[in-house]
Amino acid sequence: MTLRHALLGLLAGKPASGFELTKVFEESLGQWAWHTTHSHIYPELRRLHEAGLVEIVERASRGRKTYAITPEGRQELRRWMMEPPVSETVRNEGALRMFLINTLEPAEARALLRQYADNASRRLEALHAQLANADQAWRDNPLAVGRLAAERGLRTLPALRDWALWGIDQLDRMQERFTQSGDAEQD
Amino acid sequence: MTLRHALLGLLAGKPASGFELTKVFEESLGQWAWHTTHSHIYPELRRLHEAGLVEIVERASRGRKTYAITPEGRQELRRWMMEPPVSETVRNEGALRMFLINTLEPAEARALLRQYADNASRRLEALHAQLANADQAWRDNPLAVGRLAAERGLRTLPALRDWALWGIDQLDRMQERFTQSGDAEQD
DNA sequence: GTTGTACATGTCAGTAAGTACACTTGGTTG
DNA sequence: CAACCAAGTGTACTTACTGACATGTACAAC
Repeated sequence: MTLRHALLGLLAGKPASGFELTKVFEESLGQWAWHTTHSHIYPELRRLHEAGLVEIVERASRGRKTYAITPEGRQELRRWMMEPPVSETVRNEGALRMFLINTLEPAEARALLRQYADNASRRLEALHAQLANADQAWRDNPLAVGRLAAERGLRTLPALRDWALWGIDQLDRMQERFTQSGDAEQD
Repeated sequence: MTLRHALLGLLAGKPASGFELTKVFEESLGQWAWHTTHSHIYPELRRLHEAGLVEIVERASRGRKTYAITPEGRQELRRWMMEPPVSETVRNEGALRMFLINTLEPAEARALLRQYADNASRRLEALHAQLANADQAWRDNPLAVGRLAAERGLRTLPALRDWALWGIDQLDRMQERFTQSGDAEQD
């Protein structure tokens, strides 16, 4: 049910074809918020059309269909957006691995954390680059498409990176203590 | 394939029954990392058993079976933990709504952000309480079960909360500018 | 004129997940 | 000793998602 609202949300911005929507998912939405592929998008658009939440406003060459949101669709989107209980079903593979990190040797755990830190850094850099390329008007409008989502990344990615670095540091300290006590015992 | 590794990871800590594993998911893992229910856990345990990744070490009353991880299971868990590409399929309903917040009126957007801020605050408080109840040894051991995951929450939740508050502030500023320019035009 | 490439839309089979239903057993309380 | 509840394990049905397969079109280059 979420994908259908993602599509409604994008179409609420402006009409688009399945192909264009696929691009949006590949280039921005899918990386930060909701991953999907064209093989979901097309059937879902058909269902949305059958349900009267979107309409076909243009048929172009190569079978291209441009969809637009209908008033009913807009209403349904708004209902979903304001729905109080933000789904609580977490499903975060990274967090899961962190939960289970005690099953690894310290050296392996360290390598894994290193991966996370690097990953967060890379994503943060990419986001900075994206922001640098965007124009001023977009940056200054908190309601612009994706602006708040971008800010979310700007704030959570450093936290994630620092957390991974903290973990590495903790492991190093443990290692040091272990080594020192080992030396002491040999004295 | 992730649930099965979550189960292996928990069993790597110590043997447990399906019922006990269900409790762990309900009380900690499911809230922070991977949500699931008993109706997935039992069939998956059976499959893990068939695959030789876990074994039944005790059969008690009420049909209770205690499972333990086998060496093959441990190997498979380790392989998965170190697997380089941390799944990139994001699926975050909250982030999605933020992406689509431009489809709402400013007042509605503000209410939604308020929800997010409150939610993050509540989760952060719960986490602090949990940490306060935990013993010193656990807090000081970065490799303890769930310790790194807890730290992750301690660091990302404030970022999320502050981000939502930032959004609210931005909306308020926009509102102010709008009101002022409205007044000016009436002069 | 054919060859390659980006555009554009779809289906299908298999697996994972969500939700509801269903059953037995052990211990406690009245 | 009956009634009830929590413990404990499971099935069944439906929807969502993944990845591979399939098909055709416009356009440009050679």
